[in-house]
Amino acid sequence: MKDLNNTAHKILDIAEDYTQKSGFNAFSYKDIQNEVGIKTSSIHYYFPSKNDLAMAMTERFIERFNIALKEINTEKVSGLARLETLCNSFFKMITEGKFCLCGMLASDNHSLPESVNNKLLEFFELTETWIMNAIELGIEQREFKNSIQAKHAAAHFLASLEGAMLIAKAHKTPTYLTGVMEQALLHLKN
Amino acid sequence: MKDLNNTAHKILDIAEDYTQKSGFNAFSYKDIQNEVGIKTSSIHYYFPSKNDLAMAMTERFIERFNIALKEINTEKVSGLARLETLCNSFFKMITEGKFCLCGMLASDNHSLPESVNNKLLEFFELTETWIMNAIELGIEQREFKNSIQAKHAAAHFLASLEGAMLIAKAHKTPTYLTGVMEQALLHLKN
DNA sequence: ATTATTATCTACCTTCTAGTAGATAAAATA
DNA sequence: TATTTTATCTACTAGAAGGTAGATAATAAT
Repeated sequence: MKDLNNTAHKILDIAEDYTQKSGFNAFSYKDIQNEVGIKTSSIHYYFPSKNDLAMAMTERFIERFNIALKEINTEKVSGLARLETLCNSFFKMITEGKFCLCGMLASDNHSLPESVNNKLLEFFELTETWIMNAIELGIEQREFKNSIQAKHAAAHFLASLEGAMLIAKAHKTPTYLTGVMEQALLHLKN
Repeated sequence: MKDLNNTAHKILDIAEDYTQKSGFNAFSYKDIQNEVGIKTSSIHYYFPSKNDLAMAMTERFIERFNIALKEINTEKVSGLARLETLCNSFFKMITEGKFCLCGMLASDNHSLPESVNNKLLEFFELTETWIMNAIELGIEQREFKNSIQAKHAAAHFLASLEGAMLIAKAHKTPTYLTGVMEQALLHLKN
């Protein structure tokens, strides 16, 4: 991952932006060329095939996302506050016209290699586990109902967020997302 | 809608299948040619542009979906049973390797005209209202908690289903979906 | 019987896409 | 100093995509 230089990172930045806004098949090497200022052939030098680009982009995203989750854990000591912070980051994404990168790739699934799909699974499992831990913490702290089965509730919570983002995309306003997020948190609260 | 002949319907059948399985940009007129047995130029005769095809496909889907929802209402008189039936139809979709057509189109959003997006909104609102009515019925019948705010709960319910399907696509097994569906129903139950 | 419509075909066009080959210059290494 | 590696370029290819033009045959309407 860290063996990527500035140019490679810039390429990934643009690819990531396009993917989150419109999908992995919505841009070409030419689009990147126009934005980075190097020719498509030079982009092939860094990422020989578009699948290589997909893989590098996904790996970098997950690595950063994982760090961000850990940072939330050091900053917020309450389960509820942790989940709220996660929700806020999703909300911010939508206001920027973006979708969860891995959610988008999951829907572009068919045109991506198995290796990328495995990374997506890694992302969903990682995030679900993090949510589960936040819920367990919230239960201990009596913020959340102790009747909750943290593992199942976490899967439901994540699915709600991803689905709400999808529907919010059509609505073109982030308010839909806020409504669902509030509802998801309400289900957990005591 | 009903001014479509057999060939037009066959074209839409194939387009719908491709879209649900892989997305609207994952197939070309040539793919349809191979499956229907008429040349791409003849497909253009029915649907001059791919946007026209998208619109016709979406309209037909929503019309049929609406009928299916009404049928559930005549067959099932309990709110819970209605929601379970809806969940089952989503489950069936996933076992067939398909995604909700409108959910998929929502993620392909960027390459579709505004008119199709408006149809998607129609779909989400239609479905959400149907779910809301089922929840209200369930509350009256004391199957569901009467503390529930049907409108918000319906948005949450639909978002969970769409999101669970997205994540289930990556998992490549429908069990993920079942877990989330159970959890979504559990939140409503008394 | 003539005309218009429907449904199909062949042949073509333009643009885009991912990817390759090979030249070149600068920078790092031996 | 000589060589190798890095990073970029120009120029190209093969294929696919969406779409158009115009011919043709069958069917329906006047």
